[in-house]
Amino acid sequence: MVPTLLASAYENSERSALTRILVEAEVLFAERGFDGVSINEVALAAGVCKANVFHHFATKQDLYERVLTQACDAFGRSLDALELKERDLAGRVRRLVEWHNAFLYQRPHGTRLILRELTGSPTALERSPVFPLIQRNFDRVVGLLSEVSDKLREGISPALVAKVVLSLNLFGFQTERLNEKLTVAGSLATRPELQRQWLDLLLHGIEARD
Amino acid sequence: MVPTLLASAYENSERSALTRILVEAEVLFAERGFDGVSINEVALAAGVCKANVFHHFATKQDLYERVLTQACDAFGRSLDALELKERDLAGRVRRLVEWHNAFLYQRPHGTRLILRELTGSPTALERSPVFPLIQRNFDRVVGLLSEVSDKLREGISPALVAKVVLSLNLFGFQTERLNEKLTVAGSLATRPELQRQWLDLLLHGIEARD
DNA sequence: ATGCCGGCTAACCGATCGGTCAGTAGTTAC
DNA sequence: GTAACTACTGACCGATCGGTTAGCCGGCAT
Repeated sequence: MVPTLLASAYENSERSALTRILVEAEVLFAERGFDGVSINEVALAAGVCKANVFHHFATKQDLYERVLTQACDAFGRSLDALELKERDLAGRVRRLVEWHNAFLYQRPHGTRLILRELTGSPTALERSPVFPLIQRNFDRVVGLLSEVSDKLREGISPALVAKVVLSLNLFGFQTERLNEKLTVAGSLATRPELQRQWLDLLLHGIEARD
Repeated sequence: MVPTLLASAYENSERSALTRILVEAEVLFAERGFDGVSINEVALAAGVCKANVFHHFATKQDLYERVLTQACDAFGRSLDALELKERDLAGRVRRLVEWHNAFLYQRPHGTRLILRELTGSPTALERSPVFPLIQRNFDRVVGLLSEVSDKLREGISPALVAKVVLSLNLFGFQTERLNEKLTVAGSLATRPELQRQWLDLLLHGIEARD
């Protein structure tokens, strides 16, 4: 059995230096952003020297973009693996919400990385190399909802539903710690309970009246 | 008439150095984050020398926290000025959404600054000096909705409604540029139209059936 | 055995970082 | 007049930044 405190170091030694650099860079960039992390820190965390990082990546920007692209690709691959057999609106939306939520918490660093990219100035986002990747991923989610768009209430578009689903999940993820401390009239419950509530709200809001 | 290109410099010369530093620091920190901005840049933008910034603020962190606190206070003051006379649920929610949305676009830099603070690691957020301020502001919004909570559908709490309203507005603000380029089936319309759609969705979702 | 090539490192580079300090100009108080 | 104080600046500090360079080492083809 590997001691807990050394688990990360142990895992690191089992991977190639390149992989270790990418993994540690993702964690660090996610926590402190591009400018908040030095190449030296990444190298130290990955157990290599600084020059080795520059052996694998031309510049710091290069490393950053690789990590960023990886995170977007992971979203796409997870979306590939998602099979939406449900043909009814409620079931499909529920599955989508659960899948997305699970994905966020399975890859918290990649998620935060992309959230960071969204948070800069609008022009900075447009210059970002992952701008088209993010758009494409969003388009794919919209596509999944378009297949059942005939079940939607009039005036509610699939793109709107996709946006609301992704927004609420992402914002919930982003403000996780904020929720835990809220005390207003004992109103905000645990995370699953909160999610159940807004999913209920959403379904009531989008389904055509019966 | 002041030439457009010099307007900012002109306005700057009309204010005290301290004010100019705070204003320019907010813009720069919002665009590039704490680590992405040097004190020298702030000083240059404010038209003073670097040492002068340190004359008014003990450290860079000090300046950053002042700017951050200012942004939170602005939210609180704007909330003070908001009079919610509406006693019906729909009208009140609509007013709240419109107020919040207007506030975000009136103070884009302060908004992005706080979004940045939310985007770091959860533990970083908890250590942030504005953590309690953000919570307090959220609590106040919840309070505004609690007054009409008897009109809510069962299982829907005022805190949930507050969270959905703030989430969708903030996320809409955050991904503004993303929307403009979306082309899926001509689905995502202009920003006001999109907001009308989700407000409609929200009201259908939360109101007790008649 | 030899030459070569990719992974890797220690040492180094100029630039810039946050922050300090000594001193100047202007204003007020006595 | 001068002491005291505030706003402000240019020059400077050690540390760290992103990036480079020369060279070491083990494997592999010839």
